[in-house]
Amino acid sequence: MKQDGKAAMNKLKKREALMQAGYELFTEKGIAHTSIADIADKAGIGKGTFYSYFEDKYDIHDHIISRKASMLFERAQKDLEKNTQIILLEDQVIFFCDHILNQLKEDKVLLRFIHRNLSWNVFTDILDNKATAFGKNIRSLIEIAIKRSDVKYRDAYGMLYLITELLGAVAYASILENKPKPIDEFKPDLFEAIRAIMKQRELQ
Amino acid sequence: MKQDGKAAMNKLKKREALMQAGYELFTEKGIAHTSIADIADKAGIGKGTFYSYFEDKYDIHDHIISRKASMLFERAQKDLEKNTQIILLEDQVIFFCDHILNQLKEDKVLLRFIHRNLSWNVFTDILDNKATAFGKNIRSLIEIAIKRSDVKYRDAYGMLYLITELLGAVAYASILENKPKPIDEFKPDLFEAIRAIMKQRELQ
Amino acid sequence: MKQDGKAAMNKLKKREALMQAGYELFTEKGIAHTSIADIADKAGIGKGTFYSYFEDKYDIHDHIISRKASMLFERAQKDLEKNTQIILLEDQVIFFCDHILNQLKEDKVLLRFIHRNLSWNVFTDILDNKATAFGKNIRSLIEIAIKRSDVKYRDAYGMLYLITELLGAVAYASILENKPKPIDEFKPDLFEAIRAIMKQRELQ
Amino acid sequence: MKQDGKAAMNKLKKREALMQAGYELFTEKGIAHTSIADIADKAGIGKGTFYSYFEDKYDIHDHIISRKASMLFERAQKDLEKNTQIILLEDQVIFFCDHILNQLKEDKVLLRFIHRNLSWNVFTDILDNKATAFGKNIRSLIEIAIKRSDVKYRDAYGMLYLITELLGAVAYASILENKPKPIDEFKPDLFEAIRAIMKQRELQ
DNA sequence: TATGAATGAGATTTCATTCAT
DNA sequence: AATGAATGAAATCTCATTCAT
Repeated sequence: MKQDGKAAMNKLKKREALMQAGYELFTEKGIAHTSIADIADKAGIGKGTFYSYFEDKYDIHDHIISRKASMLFERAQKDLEKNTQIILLEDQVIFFCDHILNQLKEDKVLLRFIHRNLSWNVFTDILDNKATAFGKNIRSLIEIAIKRSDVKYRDAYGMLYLITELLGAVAYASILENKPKPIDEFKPDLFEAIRAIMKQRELQ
Repeated sequence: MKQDGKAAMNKLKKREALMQAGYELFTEKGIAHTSIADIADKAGIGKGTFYSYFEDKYDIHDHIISRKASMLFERAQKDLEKNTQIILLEDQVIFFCDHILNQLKEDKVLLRFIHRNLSWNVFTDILDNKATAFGKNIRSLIEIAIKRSDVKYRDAYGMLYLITELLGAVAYASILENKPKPIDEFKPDLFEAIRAIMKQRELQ
Repeated sequence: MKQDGKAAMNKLKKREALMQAGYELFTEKGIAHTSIADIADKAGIGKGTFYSYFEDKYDIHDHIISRKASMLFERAQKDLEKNTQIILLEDQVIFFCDHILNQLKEDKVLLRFIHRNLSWNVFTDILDNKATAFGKNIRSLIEIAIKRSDVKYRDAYGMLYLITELLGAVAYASILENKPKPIDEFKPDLFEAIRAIMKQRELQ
Repeated sequence: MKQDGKAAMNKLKKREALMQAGYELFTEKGIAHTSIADIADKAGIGKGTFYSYFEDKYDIHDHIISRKASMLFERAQKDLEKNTQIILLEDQVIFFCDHILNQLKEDKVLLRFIHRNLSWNVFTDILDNKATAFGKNIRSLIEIAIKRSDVKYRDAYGMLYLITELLGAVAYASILENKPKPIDEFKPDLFEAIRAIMKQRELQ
C-alpha cells in the first residue's frame, strides 16, 4: 500500500480520464453500444487497465451519474450562495431549480445522460458527497438554509426529494422534445407547481 | 386473405407468449442481460420465429411497456367509472393515483418493470391506445371527465402529465425501498402535493 | 426436438470433427496452449458452434480421453477374440496388455494423450461404454471370459484395474523416453510382474 | 558477495512462501486456473518479484512436486531407519509403501497434488536430491539397503520404480474415492501384489 | 531489489441474425 | 410458416510480462 503522491495522482488522473471518456461515449451511443474497449481507447488507456478502476461498464456508469449529478447541484449551490439577496427558502428552491434547468438546457448531453437516473440513492449520495469542490457538503449547506429560513416546512428533505424527482422526470421531454411544451413555456407551470407543493407544506 | 381464424388466433397467442416471457425476463435480469434466445426459449417458440413478431429486443420491450402501462391505467379507469359518487375531478385524479399506487404495491414485478420507463411518449401512446379492452380509449374518457367537471383547469393534459411523472418518479423508491418513506406514509404527502398542483391551476 | 435423421447425422459428424481436431491439437501443443478457436478452426466449424457441443476445452478433453481409451481397449479385445487358441485368462490378459503396448508404441501421439489420464472412472466408463463398435460392451465380454476360465481369481475386476493402472503408469516413460528401459526390454519385466500379481490372486 | 546472511535468509523465506502459496492454489484450483498473480498475492510478495525466483508457473509447479515428493519419501525413510528390526528388503519396501499411503491418507491435499505428477524424472530427482534434511540422499540410503540385503533382486531400481508407479497410480482413487475399495481394504491386495512382483525378481 | 500499475495479445464467451430444412 | 443449427463479429475478461519508481 505504500503509494507515493505521484503514483496516487496518476491513478486519479486515469480514473478521471476513464470517466470522461465513458461519459462522452455513453451519451453518444448509449451504454448498450459502448464497449469497455471503446472507453479505454478513448481514455488513452490499456483495455486491461480499465478493470483496475471499475468492475464493468455498469459500474463506471453509476459512478459517472453520481459525479455528474453532484456537479450539477454544486454549481447551482455555488451560484445561489452568490445571490445573497434571495432570502426566502421558497425563492432559493426556485432559483436552484431554474439554475439546474438552465444548465440542462445548455448541456443537452448531460441531460440525456442523467435522464431517469436520478433516484433516492443518488440524491442522498449527492447530499453527503464529500468529494465536492467545496469544503462543505451540500447537505450541510441545505441544513443551514433550512435553519435560517423564517418559514418552516414539514419534512423538508422529503419535500426537496419530491421536487427533485419532479424536476428530473419532466426536464427530459420538455427540453429535448418540447413535450408537453418547450422548457421556457413549461417553467412557469413547473415553478407554480413547486411553489404550490411548498406552500402546502408550510408549518403554522 | 388465406389466413383462417385459427391461425390468426395462434399468432396472437405466440405474440402473447413472447411478451409475457419478455416481461418476466426483463424484470428479472434487465434488458441488457436478456437475449432474444432467452425470450424465445421461455415462450417455447423457435428463435427464428421471434423475428416475425418483433424487430429486436428493444421493440418488444417498448410494446410490453405500452401494454403494461395501459393495463395499469385501464384498471384504474374501470374502477373509477364504478365509483360514480366521486364527482370532483380533483378527487377523481386522487382516486386514480391511489389506485395505481395500490396496483404497483401489489405487483412489485410490474413496478420494477415500468420504473423509469414512463415517458411523455408512453403517456400519449396510452391515452390514444385503441387496443384497450374498452370500447373507448382513455383519452376520450378523460375528455369527458374534463368536460363534465365544474372546475376547469389550465392545460389539463399538461397537468395530468406532470402528475403522472411525479407519481412514476416517486413510486419506485417508496414502494420497494421505503425511501424516503414507506408508500402508505408517503401517500398523504404525495396526494397533498397533487392537490396543491391542481388547486393552483384552477381557472377563475 | 424433432430432428430428422440427416440433421442428427450432421450433428454427430460435427461432434466427431471437433473431437478429432481437439485430439490432434491437444497432442501437438498441449491443452494449455490450445484454444477453442484453434479447435473450431481445425474442425472447419464456427467458433460459437463449439459451445453447442461441449462446455469448454476441458469437457471435450475428457470426452476424447474416454473415446480414445475405449478404442484402445476395443481393438485389443477384437484381436483377442480372433485368437481363439489363447485359452488361459492369464494369457489373455498378457495378450491384451501386449496389444495395448504395441498400439501405444505405434501411436505415440495417442500415448502422449492418454498418459496419466486413465483413472478408475475412465476405466469403468470404458467397461460400460455402449458407444462401441461392437454390439456388446467390454464389461460383458470380460465377464464371459472370467466365467469361462477354469482358474478363478479373487476380485477379478480389482485385479484388472490394478493391472491397467500399472500398465498406464509405466508405458509413457518406457515407450517415449526409454526409461527405465526401452519398452521391448521392459515388457518381460512387466509381464512377469503382471503374471505374479495374477498368480497370487488365484483361488484354490 | 555483498549478500549478507540476513538477505539470503529473506530470499529463502520468500521462495518458501511462494512454494507454499503455489502448493495450496494448485491443489485448490489446478494449475490451469492458477495465475502468477494469485501465487504472488497469496505469498504476500510482489507480482514482479515472482520472476526472480521462478521462470513461470510450470517451473514452480515442478519444484513443488519434487519438494513434496521428496518430503514424502524422506519421512518414510526416516521412520524406516528407526525400525531397525525390519531386516528383509521386502519388508522394508512394504513398510515404506505403507508409510507413504498413510501419509497420503492423512494429507489428502498432498495426495491430490502429487497425483498424476509422479514420473520417472521426478523419481530420479528425488533419489538424487541433495536438498534433503538428511546428510545423505535417498539413493545412497537405498544402495546401502540393497547391499546389506541377503536376498538380491534383478534390476532393483527398475523394480522400485515399478512399485512406486503402481502405488501412485492406485492411491488417488482408493484414498479419495474409495475406488475400487477404501485404502485400508485395498492395502492387502496391493501389498500382496508388491510382494509378488518382488518375489518373482529374486535372484537365485 | 522489490514493487505493482500498466499493458495488450489473446482467450473465452455471447448472441443477433441467417437460412436450409 | 416455423424452426434451431450454425455463424462470426464483437464483446468481455484474463494474465504473463514489462518497467518506472
